[in-house]
Amino acid sequence: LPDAPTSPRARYREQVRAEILNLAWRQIADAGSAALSLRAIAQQMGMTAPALYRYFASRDELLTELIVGAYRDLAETVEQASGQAEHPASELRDLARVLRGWATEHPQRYLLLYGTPVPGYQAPTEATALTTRIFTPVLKAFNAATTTTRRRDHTVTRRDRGPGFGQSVRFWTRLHGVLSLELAGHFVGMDIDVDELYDQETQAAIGLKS
Amino acid sequence: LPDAPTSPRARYREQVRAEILNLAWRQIADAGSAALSLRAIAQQMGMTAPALYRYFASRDELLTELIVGAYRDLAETVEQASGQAEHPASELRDLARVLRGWATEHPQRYLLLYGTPVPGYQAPTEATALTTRIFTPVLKAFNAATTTTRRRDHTVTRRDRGPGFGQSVRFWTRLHGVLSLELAGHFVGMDIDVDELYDQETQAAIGLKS
DNA sequence: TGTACATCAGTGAACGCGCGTTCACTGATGTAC
DNA sequence: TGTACATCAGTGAACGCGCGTTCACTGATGTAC
Repeated sequence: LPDAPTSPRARYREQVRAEILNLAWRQIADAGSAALSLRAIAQQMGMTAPALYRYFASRDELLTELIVGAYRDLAETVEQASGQAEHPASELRDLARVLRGWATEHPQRYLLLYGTPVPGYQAPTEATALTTRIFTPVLKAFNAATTTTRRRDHTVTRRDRGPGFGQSVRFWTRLHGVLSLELAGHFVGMDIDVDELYDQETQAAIGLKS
Repeated sequence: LPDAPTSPRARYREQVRAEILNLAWRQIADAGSAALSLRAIAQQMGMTAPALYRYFASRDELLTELIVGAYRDLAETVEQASGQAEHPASELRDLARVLRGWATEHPQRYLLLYGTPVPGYQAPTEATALTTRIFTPVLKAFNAATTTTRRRDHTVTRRDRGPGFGQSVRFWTRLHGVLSLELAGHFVGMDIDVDELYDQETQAAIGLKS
């Protein structure tokens, strides 16, 4: 992270930037990324819309900043939960729990990253690196779990991606399957215990053999 | 289905209605449901926008018709693949295959039903009945598979929902996990063989014990 | 078969809305001598 | 310490856009006698 800004002006600038991002998140939380509006943000700040162009070059740049910020936040959250447990299995349990916590805390943030893509919007190149960072702890844990058995795991990928890759992908798709349907409200009225469902899927995914 | 319309006027009416729905789908396929625009549809038909109000009361009603139509189409597709196979396992394989075919054929149609919900839009009551219809064949197959073992399956739901319910839900979430990430483009650049991944998940879900 | 009337698809103008973005500007804050 | 200048946050007016929806209307198609 860069040093904290020194001059009063720079500090003020950072503060206003933060408030813009904050209000932008509130809009997205309310009505999804399509509702992101510079004019509405300016209004809520008691400013006029053109003033925001001192802080962001365009609406798209603001959206990019939000997305990258969300990726970064998830990456940090996941990394913090990594390397804490004694066994790969309990580590994976921790990672799954932390992921669901992050997702349910701000549903629209999760959906912004993994939901229906914004039409016409091109993900920034930075995103792929962050995706890797998020994926790595899971991969490491499965790697550790599979190395002992000395088996190869290349069924799910065209080239060999090392042990644990296939299981990691399936771990991810299973958790995402439950999460995305939950966040989109598709379990409502079906009398499903999502906690229990998520736990079952976590356990089953941890037990995957290559 | 109601009888085919008799009078020329009624036939013409049906034809125009169909063309509107058709163009609406094309818009959604291009840029998602947010891009659905009455004015754009009218323009493509060489008509003025107010003329569409002869056929649909509002934009929302048109969207509802599209959603219900998609649900109905999926229900029919799934039902056609149901009751064909000899064993529950091969039946479930068929259902999974048919689902993926339907989803990949028109990605935005699948995402319209199971992707990030349209903010502020309330799903029609008809939708829940259709969701049940779509879910039933899977439930039946798991039901048939589990009845022989005489075991109860109520871990995933608060009340007992009969044998096979939990497995059916997990069958659904796993396939959706792969499908939604695939359709949203999240496997791009990861060198994943999605066919293989989907098959693996299908097989694993079929093997679920209660 | 021909006339009078009813139905109804589609038009054109208009309303009011919100959006992103540009541009020349004012006035306050910071900097250099 | 005081003055002259540079920097820069924010304004206000405007542009051009597309949207859903309403309303009084025209003119063609269908129906009843």
